[in-house]
Amino acid sequence: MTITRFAPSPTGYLHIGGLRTALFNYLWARNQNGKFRLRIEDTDLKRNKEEATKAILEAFEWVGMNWDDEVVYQSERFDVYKKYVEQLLKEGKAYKCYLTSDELKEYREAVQKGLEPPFDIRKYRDFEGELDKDYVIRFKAPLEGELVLEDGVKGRVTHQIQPSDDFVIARSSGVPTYNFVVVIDDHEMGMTDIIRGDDHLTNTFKQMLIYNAFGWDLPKFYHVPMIHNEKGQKLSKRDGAVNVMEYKKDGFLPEALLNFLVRLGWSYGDQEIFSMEEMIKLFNPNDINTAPSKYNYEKLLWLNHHYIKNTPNQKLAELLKEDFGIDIQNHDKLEILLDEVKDRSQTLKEMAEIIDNILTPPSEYNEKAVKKFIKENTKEILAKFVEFIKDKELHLPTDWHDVLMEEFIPQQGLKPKDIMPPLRICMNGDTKGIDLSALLAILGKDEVIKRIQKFLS
RNA sequence: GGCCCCUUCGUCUAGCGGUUAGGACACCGCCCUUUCACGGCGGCGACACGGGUUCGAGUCCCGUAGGGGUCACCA
Repeated sequence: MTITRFAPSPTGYLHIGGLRTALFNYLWARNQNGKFRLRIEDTDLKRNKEEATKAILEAFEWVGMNWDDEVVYQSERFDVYKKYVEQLLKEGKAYKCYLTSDELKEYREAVQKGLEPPFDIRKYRDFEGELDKDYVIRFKAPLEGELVLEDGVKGRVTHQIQPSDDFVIARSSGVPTYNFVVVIDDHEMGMTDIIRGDDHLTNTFKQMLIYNAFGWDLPKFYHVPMIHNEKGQKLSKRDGAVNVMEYKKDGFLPEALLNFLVRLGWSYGDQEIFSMEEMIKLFNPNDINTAPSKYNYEKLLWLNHHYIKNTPNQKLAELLKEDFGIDIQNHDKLEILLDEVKDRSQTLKEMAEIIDNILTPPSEYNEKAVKKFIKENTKEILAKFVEFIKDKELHLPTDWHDVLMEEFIPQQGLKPKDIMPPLRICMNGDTKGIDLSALLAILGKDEVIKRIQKFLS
């Protein structure tokens, strides 16, 4: 059975790069009728936040990605890791390293500047006996050789073993490190396919060494290229709206966000729109691209607009109430209103603003519009119109359309622009907006008259 | 700097030795329309560069350039 996972560290919210990785793993597991599991990588107790874990799970809930089995917390598994560290120690596959943190700092700085290392990091590799000072435990990698990874995305990638492959597997506090526990957990959780960002590519070789040391089978790896920011760099928390839950606040639909993300680095011919069912059916990690992609907000907006237009009005009304405090669920012209507003909103937030603008009487009138359309006889015409409709039954947009176009305008010898733009100004303060007949129908005759009279006074 | 990865329109991408290099977003124009949108039609616009291999290269190989990732007692 195919088992995949998403394994975030709870240092903050879930960001969209992580969500895409999770989505790929989720889709592949569902495609294969396998399992998709969640693991919280909280071995670094200093940085671990309970709140962050909650936020991550909340984001999963919002987008509707459900996971299988219990969530695994690494912080609850220290005993397990300890056992494996001791095993390696006993088998001579790991060793105590007494290098001080100052020495290591010096080493690190030199290496990152591109200088020759000041000493051999493997100094204590063959050291016999014990020293009475703090130590970390390092993995004893082979001294030379080549590792070959058959990556599902990148193809064959090779790595020459180097001194730094003697990496720390347990801190002086005894807490094991990432590259070690990942292997233990992935193995014990039965992972068969690991889809993750290609920033992990170098980690993978360290992890392969651990798999080898325990004699475990390697899962299939897929290293997916990063999502880049505008500057072409790895997306980071400084890059604006990367928190998944921000999208909810901004009025995005989760299906739009997922559809957007699945097309970053993956495609199926020319198809742009994918329902969750289609994604599950069509997704295959072998089809993931090799090149990084850039985040394209305009396309997300387009997709969101598409999904808004295809969402039932009752559902939209629900979301508008929950997320934006716009309560129109019991409005008698709900369908007309939302049909009109949907076409001109890319987000729920925009919908909320437009609806609010329609339903709230104008507090001011656009100066330019007034100057252009309100002539000396306009007020007279509007007053006549009020009289004209006073005793009529007007409900649907077609009623309003007819009373204007078939009756009032021809009978008064007017042109449409003598009355229609002014009516808009009376209703909403401006000449732009939804279809006028629809607008009048939504507001209803009493409100229409009220707003005209307000303007006249 | 070492190691590794990457390179088709501005952006997301199709392409898997022979294509007028296709689609989508954005942008521009036209049509529809009593406004604004929606929608329809059309336009602009790309194989980083240089060598090979081949009858033939966006597709294969090698360089160059550019970009990115990574080198922690973080994950």
